[in-house]
Amino acid sequence: MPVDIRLMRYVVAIAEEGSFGRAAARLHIAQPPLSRQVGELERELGVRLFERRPTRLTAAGEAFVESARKVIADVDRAVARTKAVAGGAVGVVRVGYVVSAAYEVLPRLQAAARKQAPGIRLDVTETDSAALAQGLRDGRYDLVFPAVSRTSTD
Amino acid sequence: MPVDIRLMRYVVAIAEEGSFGRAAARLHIAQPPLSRQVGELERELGVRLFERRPTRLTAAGEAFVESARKVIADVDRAVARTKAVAGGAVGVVRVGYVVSAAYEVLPRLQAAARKQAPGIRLDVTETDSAALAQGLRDGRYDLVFPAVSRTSTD
DNA sequence: TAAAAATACTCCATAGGTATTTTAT
DNA sequence: ATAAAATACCTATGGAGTATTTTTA
Repeated sequence: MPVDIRLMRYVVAIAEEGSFGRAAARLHIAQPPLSRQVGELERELGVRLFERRPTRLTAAGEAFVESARKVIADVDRAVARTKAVAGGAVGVVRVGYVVSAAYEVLPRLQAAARKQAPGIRLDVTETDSAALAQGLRDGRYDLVFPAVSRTSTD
Repeated sequence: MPVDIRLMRYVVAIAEEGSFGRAAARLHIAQPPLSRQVGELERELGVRLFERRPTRLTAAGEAFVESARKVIADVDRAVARTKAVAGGAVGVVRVGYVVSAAYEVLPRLQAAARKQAPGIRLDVTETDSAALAQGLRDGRYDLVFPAVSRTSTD
């Protein structure tokens, strides 16, 4: 069984839900196949990723999840980038920002990008600062505007 | 059809072999399934990755291959890292080197690592300078010792 | 004893194989 | 004309479902 992205998504889901059953629901599959798939992955790796009852990541499992998040983000990025190139753009910058950046900072960025780099597409996503920090680490964003008490550019 | 690692390996193989038939042989599958899989991936992405007869990457295909190489390397790294953590190590450094480094440089690195960082495992691979350069770019190695005319540390 | 994961089995979706046709040089 | 990819059809591996048992908190 080659380690593929599907298995990585499964392990990440279990880690985030803290339960095989809830993860299965989120993944829209039944619990038994999920248990089996993860069990086979663990046999394949020769490493236990979770302790059971209660479900809890092992140290190795934490390492796997951290890597898996990055791989999943990279795959999504690969798809986005491929489509962008086909569409004539030469690159994509995935921008994350908090609401407070939506009225001043972001429009200025977009105007500048449109003028100075017409081949670059901006994929913008609004979320909170914690998600931005995690997303930046995971490679889900290329550029983030997290909360600041006051901008110094006024 | 979710974009998975298998498909990425297929596309990379075709790009490297410059031919569906030769790539199929290298992947140990027949040519028709390979053509079909790539065709379905192209439909899924809405993007042509190869021109046919002669087989040649499109611009979008090049972007995809570049991303795919990184993802594949990251998956391999994830597996290595997970096993290493399970084995009690806190990290792995994948070292590539040319034969000429095997007698002086590499043993010294290993001795130093054993003494100063017992939790770190070295995964060493011997190959040639060109492969080292490519591997470093692809993330297959963390540290390389390519050919040098003479070391300055003697 | 009750909730959650593991087994046992069944089914079917799809990755892969073989035979053949199409296409571009 | 010929070599390489596409198409058509078939097979079978393994991913997912249902029913049930095991585990431990």
